[in-house]
Amino acid sequence: MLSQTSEYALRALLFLAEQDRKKSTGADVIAAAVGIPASYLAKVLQPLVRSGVLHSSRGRNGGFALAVPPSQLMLERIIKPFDDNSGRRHCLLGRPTCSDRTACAVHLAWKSTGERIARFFRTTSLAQVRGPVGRLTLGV
Amino acid sequence: MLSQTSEYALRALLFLAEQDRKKSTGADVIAAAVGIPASYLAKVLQPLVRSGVLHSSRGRNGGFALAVPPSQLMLERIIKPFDDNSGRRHCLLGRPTCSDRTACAVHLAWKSTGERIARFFRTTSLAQVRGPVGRLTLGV
DNA sequence: TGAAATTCGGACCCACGTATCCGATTTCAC
DNA sequence: GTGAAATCGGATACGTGGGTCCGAATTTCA
Repeated sequence: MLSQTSEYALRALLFLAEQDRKKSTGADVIAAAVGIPASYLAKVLQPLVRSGVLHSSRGRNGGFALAVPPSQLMLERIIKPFDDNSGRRHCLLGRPTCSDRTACAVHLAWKSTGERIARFFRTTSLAQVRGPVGRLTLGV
Repeated sequence: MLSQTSEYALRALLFLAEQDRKKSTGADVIAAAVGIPASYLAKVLQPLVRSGVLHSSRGRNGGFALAVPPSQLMLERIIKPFDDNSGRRHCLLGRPTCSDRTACAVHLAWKSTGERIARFFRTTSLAQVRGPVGRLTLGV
């Protein structure tokens, strides 16, 4: 459903949403907490810094922090740099252009389900996502 | 959403559903019709022969044909040999086990959407999928 | 001012899905 | 029967995402 990299990004930000936004959290701390190879995490978070979702600070006590309140941060914005097949997810047959006018064979049947998926990522915020589980149950 | 291979399988079977089920259609004919590399198509359809969805005949005038009426052939059965992450699609964070009892962080928020996707593939038949478009508009 | 901590960015490696090719095997037509 | 046509099945190449590593740049603390 999501690429491995998007999954990592989502898990990392879920963790960051629980931390104090004033302080930045080191990459190794995040990696250990959510079960991501530490050497890979920097590569994952970097695009999110560029897109303005995260704020990163260098030097001692540096690290990453959310640049946006979790209640205003939609999931779509988190996964966009990685799964930017957002245009591809809407057509089951993977056609670049597939609309009501230029429909593929399965367009009509798939339409409502595809729209529902898109709506989920577009309208669900990081803050809404935290389930009733007390302690976050992330991957593994 | 679907792997490339699943996509190919779906397109090929959509084409076969339009053909006479009594006759078998050559792999090269199918490949040309739906825009799949001919040399790859055999490898794609082979697992579906083994799983009983297709019937293949060798020799002159051989080829592939549906072994199941399109109205009874659910999409899930077509993509299962390729995307058997059916167990992975239900959990956004990719946890192998993720149920109401052992929920991941996003379980509650994702649940209804994930179930809807699963239901689509489980209950939609090949026959239902053909849209109002007269001539099948497949890939490309 | 220097040393330590930390991100940044690129070079590199690996696995797997995708794709190609070719010989072996089977079947039909004559 | 014999030969042509076709699938089958495995060996092999390719490309991209996933993952590691290391040096450069930057900031803080002593």
